[in-house]
Amino acid sequence: MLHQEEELRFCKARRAAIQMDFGNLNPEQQKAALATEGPLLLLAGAGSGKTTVLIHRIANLIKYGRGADSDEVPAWVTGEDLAFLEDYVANPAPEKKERQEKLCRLEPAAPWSILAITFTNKAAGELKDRLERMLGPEANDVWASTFHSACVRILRRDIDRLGFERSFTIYDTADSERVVKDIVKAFNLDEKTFSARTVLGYLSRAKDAMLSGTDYLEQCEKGGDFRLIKMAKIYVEYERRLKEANALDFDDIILDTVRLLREYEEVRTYYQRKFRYVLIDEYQDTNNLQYLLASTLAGGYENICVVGDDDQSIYRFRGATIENILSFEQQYKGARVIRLEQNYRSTKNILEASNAVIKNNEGRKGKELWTEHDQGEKLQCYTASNEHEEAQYVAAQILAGYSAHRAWKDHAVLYRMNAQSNQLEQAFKRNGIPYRIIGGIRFFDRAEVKDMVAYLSAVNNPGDDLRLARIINNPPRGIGTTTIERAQHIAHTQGLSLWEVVSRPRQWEELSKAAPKLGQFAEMMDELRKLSQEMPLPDFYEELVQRTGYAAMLEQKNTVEDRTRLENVHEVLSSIQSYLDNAVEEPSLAGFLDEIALYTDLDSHDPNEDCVVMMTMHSAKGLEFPVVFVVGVEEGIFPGIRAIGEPEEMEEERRLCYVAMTRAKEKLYMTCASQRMLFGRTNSNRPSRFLGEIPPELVEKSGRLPYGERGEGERPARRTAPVRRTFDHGYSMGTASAAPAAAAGQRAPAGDFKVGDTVQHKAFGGGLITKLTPMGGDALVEIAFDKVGTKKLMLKSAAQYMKKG
DNA sequence: GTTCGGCCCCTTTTT
DNA sequence: GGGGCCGAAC
Repeated sequence: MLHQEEELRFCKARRAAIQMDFGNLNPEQQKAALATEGPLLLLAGAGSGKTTVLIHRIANLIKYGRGADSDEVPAWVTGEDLAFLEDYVANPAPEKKERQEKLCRLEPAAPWSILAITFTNKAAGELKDRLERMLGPEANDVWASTFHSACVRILRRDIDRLGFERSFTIYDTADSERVVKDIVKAFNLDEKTFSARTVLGYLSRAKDAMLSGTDYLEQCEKGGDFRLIKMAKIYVEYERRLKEANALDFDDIILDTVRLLREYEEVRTYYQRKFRYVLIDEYQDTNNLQYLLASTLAGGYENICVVGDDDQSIYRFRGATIENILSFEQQYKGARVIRLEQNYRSTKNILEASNAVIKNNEGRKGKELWTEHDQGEKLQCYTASNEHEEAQYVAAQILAGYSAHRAWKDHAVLYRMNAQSNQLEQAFKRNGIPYRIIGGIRFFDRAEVKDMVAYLSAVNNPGDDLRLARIINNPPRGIGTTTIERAQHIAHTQGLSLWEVVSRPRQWEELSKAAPKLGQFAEMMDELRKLSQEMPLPDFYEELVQRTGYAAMLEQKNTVEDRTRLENVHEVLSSIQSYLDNAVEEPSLAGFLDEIALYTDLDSHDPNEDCVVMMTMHSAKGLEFPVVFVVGVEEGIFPGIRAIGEPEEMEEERRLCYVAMTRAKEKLYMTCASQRMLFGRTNSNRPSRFLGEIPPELVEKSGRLPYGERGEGERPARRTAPVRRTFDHGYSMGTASAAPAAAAGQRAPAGDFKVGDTVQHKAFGGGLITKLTPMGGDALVEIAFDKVGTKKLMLKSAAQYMKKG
């Protein structure tokens, strides 16, 4: 036994000794790795080494438990131990390590008692890999996963309590949309006011508020809003159908887990005891449900560590609330807060530029990243005349980089929306640049792959009406829409699943004509189900491809597309194989289906493959590249048209810009085009306000018409200029409220045009103003020109080239 | 029942 | 520019 004074010394030495294991971390990072007990808010700026901290923190938990964060001294510690440890701190040596570790250990955490939630499966995988390298195979027992996969794991164990079968199916967004569309049709509602996306948005919000269909209906009926009541009725029916199909959508996965934990004490207690330490990454992107889930799971020990950066919150549109991170300290009184503000990723110029942009946001906790890195190169801002040229510029810069010393994979191109990738792709193809697109149409979104997955789902879960309907006549088996509709009708009215009807067609008059064909189909499915029990998954899959006649159908058609489709169908086998190779638990068909349901394209990205990577700015979160191109930095695109005039949306766009810029380590390009064809329409966009927010001294401008210069000039004969290249590029006008009048001062007033005016435009000739939408300090005019058709122009810039009459 | 062509719509970001 | 949906033709 030690005296009190000795105990204090022991704890101090213990902490110091443990800390020495983390000597490669900076002091703040060390604090974060060692503050194991109680609630902790870790505000980690972009590139501040957050993942490294998380890994070391987990390593610390497993190795030393709460040794670094406790004033408890085990009774067996002797004075000699104390002396040893103090000596170790002063003179560490390898041969002392073993005893040091033994002395510093205080209830080390079992790997399975640590829950680490990350944003993507890929991040979870990386976490595991790095842990494994550090700690060996036991690291595999750490629960490192996304919210969704963790919840699925929990639900597979106990969802039967909520009245679902454990073999439940996961519906992806497309599936959910299908269900909603069917309901809207069945209810005879207008498909525009009740578009699947809109409806699902409402359902999602209702679920986030933990409202069931009936709860929501009740609430809407009180409000008396006709449209909302319909919405709630759709929800009730949607809920019913998914239950019937034994299916859960993405929101349900979280919601039902929260329900399960709340309603069943044994389940709750089980997990609360199990998870001694809970870590949540990307906390700024969690929604209310995820917050509830996290705090419930951590409710036992309250050792909850959340990591996030309010400036990088970019998922508001899907219910993420920055409030979670802003109010963490209120939720958990006595929570510790640690800020990581040193950036290890980017050059000074990149960092200063990013800081300057994000500073324009109001609702932030406020922080300024700094770095010890050099100033680095200036940002390159290029203005192209159109999206074509923009893409060519990017390609040329990459080629130049490659022939200098860079690898292809050092370059990333980031855009606001997937639709922008097309031109870039073509430019890369033309120039022989290897590239890879992340996102967009995922492998598992391809029709033929979905078909195969639908077969597998239908085999796995006979109640899955949606998937069954998809494949029942695919390949064609002479089971037409009339038959299917009849069967669905019977199923609905009698409370049966579609399968139950289809497999016993003779019970119903209406189906007698189709009965033989249905019978054949049902027989095939029964056989497949039997085979799925008996055969290894890969063999079974091949059998399925053959027996369903799907392969035969494609082989027979044998067009170029069908060959690709067939390849894709076979390619599913590789996914199955890689699932088997990596499966943590006993592999099964159900397990495979889970994995692909929660799989994103990003997860498949192999950072070692030497390719230029293209993706949306959203997908780029958490990644870094030596050279980054942010393209399409134009008003109306980035920030998107929907954000203009909406302060909150605008702040989110700005955060997205911050995220995009801070991906770059060495070199950052930002490009815009004065004209852009998007969705089959040509628009003229001014350079984004975000460009205007970057201090000019950090930037090198280039391009045919560098932004910030006047296009008209005194020399009309810039040879490259097409007639229409006469639009305004005074980007100061981009700033929403302040500048428009000033910038427009020196030119024709934009004032007195209105809808119905006929105008004469220098380039486009005569036309009629059909629409005028105020926008920022400017307005979007739609003019139906006599000769060149309807065009959308920004009024301020158009005004100088046209007059009334 | 199936297939094909045209029309119409829509265009943010994702687990 | 592209995908989904509908109606018409085979």
